[in-house]
Amino acid sequence: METNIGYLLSDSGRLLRKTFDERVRSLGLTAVQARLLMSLVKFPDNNQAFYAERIEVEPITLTRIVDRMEEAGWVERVFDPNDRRARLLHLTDKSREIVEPLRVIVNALVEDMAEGLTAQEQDMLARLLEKVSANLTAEREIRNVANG
Amino acid sequence: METNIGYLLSDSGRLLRKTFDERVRSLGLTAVQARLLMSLVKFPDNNQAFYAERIEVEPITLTRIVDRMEEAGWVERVFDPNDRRARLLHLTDKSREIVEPLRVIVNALVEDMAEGLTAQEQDMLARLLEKVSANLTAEREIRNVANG
DNA sequence: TTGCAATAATAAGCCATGTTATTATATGCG
DNA sequence: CGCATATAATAACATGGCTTATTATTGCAA
Repeated sequence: METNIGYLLSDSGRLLRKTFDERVRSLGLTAVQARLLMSLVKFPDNNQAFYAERIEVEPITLTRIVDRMEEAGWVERVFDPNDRRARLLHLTDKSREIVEPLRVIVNALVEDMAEGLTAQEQDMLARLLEKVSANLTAEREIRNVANG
Repeated sequence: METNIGYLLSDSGRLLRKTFDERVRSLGLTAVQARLLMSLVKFPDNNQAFYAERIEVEPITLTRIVDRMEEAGWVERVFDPNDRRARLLHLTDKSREIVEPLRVIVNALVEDMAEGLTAQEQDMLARLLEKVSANLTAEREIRNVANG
């Protein structure tokens, strides 16, 4: 085993997040904030639990991301008229202005990371990563059932 | 584009770290602590800068990982007789005892994550991840040079 | 040889992430 | 209806990760 495939996956994921972070910083966002913003554009007017699921973080993690974004004026929390427990997230004028530049950055990053890979290789990479994720998710579910 | 390949990579890396973390917790370690310990076994008696490079974190990050591990009795900081700036890291009796169980956990995780993938697919995954990492690293270096 | 740049470690301060626990509200079932 | 369970959000606390800055030491070069 030359390079452990586990370390490779862990490290390349971190490197990607870091690179993304550096690029979106020019807009005043962090990586996960940018991601949440893209999700807000694509699926508007949902509650926090929905977005936590979308960007694959725990609800408490999303709460604190939103805390900072609200403070910086990127999002608004709005009471859900149909569920008094919930808060819906809305874009602001300020954030609507950076949607397009952000899209440009995202597309460029995906292009850069995949440079030199054929379309087939990119599909293959996606397929293999999905398989690995599915394996790990399945394992976690088994363990959760076992432990109650 | 169904699932963005960037998010896929970022998320699967995080999921892997989380799963690893849950498993090594039975030994009293966190994921990155376990990884440092494996590195200590493989390349004994080096200074902190060396291990920071090995596990791909910044020196300050390693400092605090070592702080906690030293406090918990997993490693010792030893003054380097040849360089008064440096501290060498040593295993302890306590940590030597968990090296074997840890190895078992690491091997099992790599096996689980790659379940259902042929040897060729695993090689392919490694190759593609290395390519992506190289692309991102190259981009960062260009940007660093450009910015001074 | 002296003086300056590079290196090793760390501190301060920020953001992200998680587990566990708490509060408020919904919902479903008997 | 009334209660048990589930869900939405968050607080408290811990770890990991980074940037920037500081201190001590080393090593090279004029």
